[in-house]
Amino acid sequence: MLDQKDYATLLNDALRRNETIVISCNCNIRYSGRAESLLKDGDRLVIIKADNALMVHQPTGNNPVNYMKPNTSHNMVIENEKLLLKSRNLALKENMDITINRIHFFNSQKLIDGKSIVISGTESDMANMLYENPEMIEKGFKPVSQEEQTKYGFIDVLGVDSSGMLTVIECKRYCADLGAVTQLRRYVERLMVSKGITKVRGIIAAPKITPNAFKMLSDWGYTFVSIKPPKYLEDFNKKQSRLDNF
Amino acid sequence: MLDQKDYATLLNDALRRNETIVISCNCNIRYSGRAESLLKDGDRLVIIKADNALMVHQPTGNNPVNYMKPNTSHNMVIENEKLLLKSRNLALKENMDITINRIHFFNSQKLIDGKSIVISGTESDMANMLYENPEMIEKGFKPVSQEEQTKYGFIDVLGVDSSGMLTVIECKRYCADLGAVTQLRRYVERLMVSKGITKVRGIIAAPKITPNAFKMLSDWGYTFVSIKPPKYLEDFNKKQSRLDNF
DNA sequence: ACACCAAGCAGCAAT
DNA sequence: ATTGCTGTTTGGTGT
Repeated sequence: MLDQKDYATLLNDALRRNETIVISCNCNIRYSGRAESLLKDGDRLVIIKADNALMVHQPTGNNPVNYMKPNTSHNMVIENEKLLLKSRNLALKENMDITINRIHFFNSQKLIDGKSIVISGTESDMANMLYENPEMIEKGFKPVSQEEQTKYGFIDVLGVDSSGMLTVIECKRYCADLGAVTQLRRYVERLMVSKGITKVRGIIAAPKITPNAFKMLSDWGYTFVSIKPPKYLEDFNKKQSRLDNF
Repeated sequence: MLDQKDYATLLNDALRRNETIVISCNCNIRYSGRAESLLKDGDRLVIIKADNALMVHQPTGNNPVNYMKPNTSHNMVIENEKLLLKSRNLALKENMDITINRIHFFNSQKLIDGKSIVISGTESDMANMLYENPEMIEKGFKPVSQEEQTKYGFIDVLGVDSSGMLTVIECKRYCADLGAVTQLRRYVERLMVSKGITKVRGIIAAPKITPNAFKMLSDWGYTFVSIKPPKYLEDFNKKQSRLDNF
């Protein structure tokens, strides 16, 4: 059975070696920085990674209840006969104190992982699809640029319609909301000013749009085109149909 | 030394008991759902919580590289002589397969935590502060409602200035950006329509504002007031001064 | 470094 | 369930 001093030594050594540390414990937590927070006694998982990022997880929920960003310094001390993990990030002016009542288990070890995740089906993939297949927007639409992130905002697809009118397309992977419409409006207005023209078309390309957003869109003379993002659920549906056959 | 079948049994039993499970392993991951993702072999921490949420953490970074939401079903099987954790969420049409090459360590146990975190220093706290101390906006400003979430959008603070003009205040905890200005503009326009009046003032209350956002704000005749969110860094500064004294 | 924006955003409240 | 919006948002890209 390890005592408090053993745990303090274990943890501080593991930190020095940049190991990945997992502590299951009963603790309370105080955070101060961009906001202030307090969390009373309970069982949690405390994880410290090789880059000195720290996360505290309660037994339910996807997100950490408390965390510190990478490059935080951590130090385990004994204070008032309890283990106290002091985490300090001077650069971000954040600090956290975890007072540990009891350790359920402790593990630390070097993890090696050089791989990066590859994701597809993002909004950018959707813009690519429309650029490659402009007829999905409407007949005669010709894209002139894609992911124009510099001059007039971050326009997903910019093009010219069959009548030669400049057209801005804003893509959304999901249901377009009010924010999407105001975003589109901003791009259209900027383009009108910078090009010195009085009419620019605006199109929202998304699988669907909320009623309020559609009303605002129509009020401003913009249009909506229903487009599904590429690869969306494709793999799942393939798998499902295979399961169904079985 | 446990073999694959032992681990499969261990995990499936732990899942049945709704324990919190931590697996350190070398694995690769395939996800399909709202997007598609692929992550090749590497060392990671896999966590499954009592509510059947799952997270996969690489050895660096705050965020999980892959995850499944609560209420996902998990099942460990042996396939092609390897451990395979199949996670399925039929309701969300998401699935994940984690192929495990080697388990470094495994732990599971019941965690008990009934406490909720208490946070202060949020945007809502900022709105409260302005409601209680309207002179922080300007002399003669009188708030009439706070967090008006129903009638005209989600206005942080609504009030009347010294000349009796209706005024919308949009709070931001940090630097206000273009999105904050378009948000404010939406509220002002909605109010003008719904109240049938031609002039409504708009104010952004934030510690600072980006140049572009300030230009757009001015162009639209709105104003900026520099306000810091309450309690921001207060506790840290207190601590720091104590440390400095020491 | 700052500005701007997407995210498998998440989580929350109100409709 | 959908809509709208905050977040200790995070993370990426371009200027």
